[in-house]
Amino acid sequence: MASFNKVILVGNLTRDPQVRYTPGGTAVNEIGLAVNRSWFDKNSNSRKEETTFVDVTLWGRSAEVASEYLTKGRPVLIEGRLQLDQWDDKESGQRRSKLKVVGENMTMLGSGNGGGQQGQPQQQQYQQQPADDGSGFDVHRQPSMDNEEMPWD
Amino acid sequence: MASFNKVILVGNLTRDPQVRYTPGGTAVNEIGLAVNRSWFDKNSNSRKEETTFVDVTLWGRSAEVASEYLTKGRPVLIEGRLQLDQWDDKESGQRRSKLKVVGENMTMLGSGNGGGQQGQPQQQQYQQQPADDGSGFDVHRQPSMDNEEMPWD
Amino acid sequence: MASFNKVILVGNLTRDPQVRYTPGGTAVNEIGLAVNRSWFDKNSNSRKEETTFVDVTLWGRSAEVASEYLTKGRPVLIEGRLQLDQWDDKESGQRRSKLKVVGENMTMLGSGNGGGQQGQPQQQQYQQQPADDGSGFDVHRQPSMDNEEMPWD
Amino acid sequence: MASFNKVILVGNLTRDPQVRYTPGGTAVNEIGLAVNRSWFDKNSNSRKEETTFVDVTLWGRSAEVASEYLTKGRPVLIEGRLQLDQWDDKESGQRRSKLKVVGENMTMLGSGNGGGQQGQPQQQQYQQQPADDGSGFDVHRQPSMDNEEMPWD
DNA sequence: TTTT
DNA sequence: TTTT
Repeated sequence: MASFNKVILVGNLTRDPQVRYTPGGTAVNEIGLAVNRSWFDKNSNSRKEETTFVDVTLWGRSAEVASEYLTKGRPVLIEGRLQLDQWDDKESGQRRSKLKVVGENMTMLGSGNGGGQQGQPQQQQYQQQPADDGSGFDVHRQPSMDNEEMPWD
Repeated sequence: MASFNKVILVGNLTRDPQVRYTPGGTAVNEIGLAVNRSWFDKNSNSRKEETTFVDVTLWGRSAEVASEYLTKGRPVLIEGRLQLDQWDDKESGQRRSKLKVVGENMTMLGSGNGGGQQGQPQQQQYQQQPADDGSGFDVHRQPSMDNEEMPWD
Repeated sequence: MASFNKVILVGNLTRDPQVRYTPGGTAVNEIGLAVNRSWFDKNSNSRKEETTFVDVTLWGRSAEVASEYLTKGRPVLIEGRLQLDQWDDKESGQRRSKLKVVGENMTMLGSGNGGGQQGQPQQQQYQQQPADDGSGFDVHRQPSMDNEEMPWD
Repeated sequence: MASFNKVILVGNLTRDPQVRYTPGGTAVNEIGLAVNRSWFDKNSNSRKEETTFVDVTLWGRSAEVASEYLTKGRPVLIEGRLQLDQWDDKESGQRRSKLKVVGENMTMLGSGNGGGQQGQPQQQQYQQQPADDGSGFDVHRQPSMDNEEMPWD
C-alpha cells in the first residue's frame, strides 16, 4: 500500500543556523531543534520534562532563510519527513543508519524581535528548492517545493 | 516557547510484531515499519524510490493489539512522536543517542483479510496505556491515553 | 477501511475565550482562530493573503485554561479533528450541517508576556476531559484525554 | 505570529469523483469523503460511531487522477488545509461562509484491486497544479505543488 | 554537541 | 534486520 511520512515539530534552535552549499550550488542547512515535552507523572506525583534533540536538514531557500533570520534559541515550526541515512562504517565494516528529519517547510514563530535583525518575515512559510543540481551530492533526497509559495523570488 | 512533536506514518510492517512485558506488566511492542517514497527525478528523467525503515515503540493496549492482529507486510497508520534514546556506550565510553518514534495511536489499514487471523478490528484506533508501573523499566516514557477510547476494556 | 482525522492549526485568537459549563458540569469553550496564509501569485506578480476563520470547540481542562490564560490576539496551536454538526432547520424544514473543529490539544505559543496575566504556563499542553456527564448535552462528542498529562490536577 | 494550517484525513469516497475544468483549463474535483470515528462510551457502556462527511477540493493533476483511478467507496488519504468559503447570500442578503478542505496531496490507499480499472498507481502521491489560469475562477486559492513529484510528467 |  |  502507498505510504505517508509526515513530521511536524515546534521547538527552539539549539545553535545558530549555518548555510552551506553543495558543489552544484544548492543551499543546505542542518539546524538543531530542541523539542520539549512535559507531563505529570502519577507515580512520583511530580511534573517531568524530557527534551528531544533533533537535527533537521533544510534545503534551498529555507536553508538560506534559516541562516538569515534565525539564531540560537528562536522558536520554529518544521514540517517535514523522516529519512533514514545509511552508510558503511569503515571502522567496523558494518552497515549503519540514522533516522533524520528532512524539513520541507519552515515557519518562524515567536515575536521575531528577540534581538538582532531576524524579525522581519514572520508571516512567511519557506519551502525547499526543487533542483537536483546533478552534483553527486545527496541532493536527490530533497523534496518538493512550490515557487509560487516562495517569497521574494 | 512551548513545543509540539508529531509524527504520522503510513507504511508496511517489516516483521511480525511481538509483545513483551515490562517487569511491572506493561505491554511493549517495537514494530518495524517500511515507509516508501517515490518521486520523479528531473535530472535522470526517471522515477526514483526510497524507503525509510522506522522502528516504532507501542505501549499498552496497542502493543498487544499489534501482536494479535498484525503480521509482516500489513499496512498501518501510526500517530506518535519523536523521542531521543540516549545512553552511555560502554565500549567507547561515549555518550550515544538514537532518534526513535513512539507510537501513540495505531490505525490498521488494508482490507484486513489478506490472510490469517488479523482481520477483525478494522475500524478501531488503539491508544496507549497510561500506567507507569513503577518498575524502573523506562515506562515513564510512555504517553497519554484515554480509556474511553479503548476497545474491549 | 479505518479512518483518520487530524487537524493541526496555528493561529491567533479572534476574541477573548469564554468558558461555559454544560448542565453536567463539563467545561466548554468555543474559541475563534484566525489562520493566515500568504503566497506569491505569479499571475499578478504580487504577494497575496487569505485568512481562514475557524471556530474550535475545546472541552474540559483546556476549555478552562483557554479562558484563564488566553486573550484576543494570542497565538495558539490546536490539534484536533473535523466534526460535522448536523441539525434540522426549523425555518426551512431542511437538514443542515456545518463543518467544525474539535480541539483535542492546545499549546500556547508566544512569549506569553504580551500583557495581562496570561503568561504563566507556557510549557504546558492541555488536553480535554474525558467525562461524559450524562446530561444530554452533546458532551458525548468530546474526545480523549489523559490526566497524567494534565497540569495541577 | 505566523500561521499553520494542516488537515490529514483518511476516509472513503462517498461518490464517484468527477473532474471539471475551469475556463482557463485547470482541473478541479470536489470529492466527498466519509471519515469514521468510533469510541467506547463509558456512560452507555457501549461502542459508538460517528461519521464526518467532508468535501475536499482537489486541483490540477490530483483532480484528474481522482477521476481516473478512484470510485465510490475507495479509501484515500488526503493532506490539505482548511479554507473558508465566503459569499453573499442573495436570498437573505446576508454574508455567509462555509469551512472546506482543500486537498494538497492525495494518497490512494487500499489494495487497489477492489474492482474496475483503478488499481495501478498505488505507490503514487498526487499533488496539485500550481498554475493560476487567470480566468477569474477562484483558482488563486489553490496551493503548492512540485512538478518533480508529479508522475508521468 | 544542545533550546525555552 | 527490512515492507508493498
